[in-house]
Amino acid sequence: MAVELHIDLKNYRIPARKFFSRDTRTVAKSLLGAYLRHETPVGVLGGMIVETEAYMFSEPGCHAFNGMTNRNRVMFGHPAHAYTYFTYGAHWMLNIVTEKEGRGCCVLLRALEPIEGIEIMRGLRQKAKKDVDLANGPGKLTQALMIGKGQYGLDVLDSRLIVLVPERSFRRRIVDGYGGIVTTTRIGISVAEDLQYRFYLANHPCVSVHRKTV
DNA sequence: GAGACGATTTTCT
DNA sequence: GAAAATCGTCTCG
Repeated sequence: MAVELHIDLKNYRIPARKFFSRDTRTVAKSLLGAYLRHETPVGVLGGMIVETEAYMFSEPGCHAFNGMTNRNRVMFGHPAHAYTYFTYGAHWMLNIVTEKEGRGCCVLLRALEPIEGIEIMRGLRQKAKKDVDLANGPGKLTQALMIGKGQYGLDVLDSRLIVLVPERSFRRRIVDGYGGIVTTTRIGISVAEDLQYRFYLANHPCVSVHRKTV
């Protein structure tokens, strides 16, 4: 059942950096219902985050597990910075660094409900048959929002790429309206497959894969 | 609607 | 040189 919730930016604000320095799984869950907004030369692109995954430095699914490399170095910096990387020869992924400086944890943003700049997104994602398909996957999300190498290391509290969080009561309406939060194992990895580090809004149409809790 | 598979290039071993 | 935090297309039912 579709839930008609008017997402108004008046209900959102930029959080303190402390929001991102908490436990990565807590941050991943808390980001459901948050708003990702990218000011690009062709217009503002934005939407509500509906699906995330946590990556902890202490488990092999995480790029930081084997220490710092040139690719992942931003993960070891301050929280709330963007970690973008390229994979499968075609796709960019967008993560946000979490926990205390030096730990190497992040949250992968996997899916978004398009809200601002939908016309532009349609041009950027011509393969999408419906608007629901504009950003319902990590690779699609970055393509729809023009996120890639140029956004590596940006501070999502103070840059052209920002994350806003809903007020407490509004967030409750979002989460309840979509039937709560589902926790599952992560998608597309071949290690640490038992960890339930994926979170999404239960009945939201823009979630990439609706998988029952394992 | 679900499962199989190829594309393509960066990164690290 | 292999693997990769994916996507779109194809096939079958």
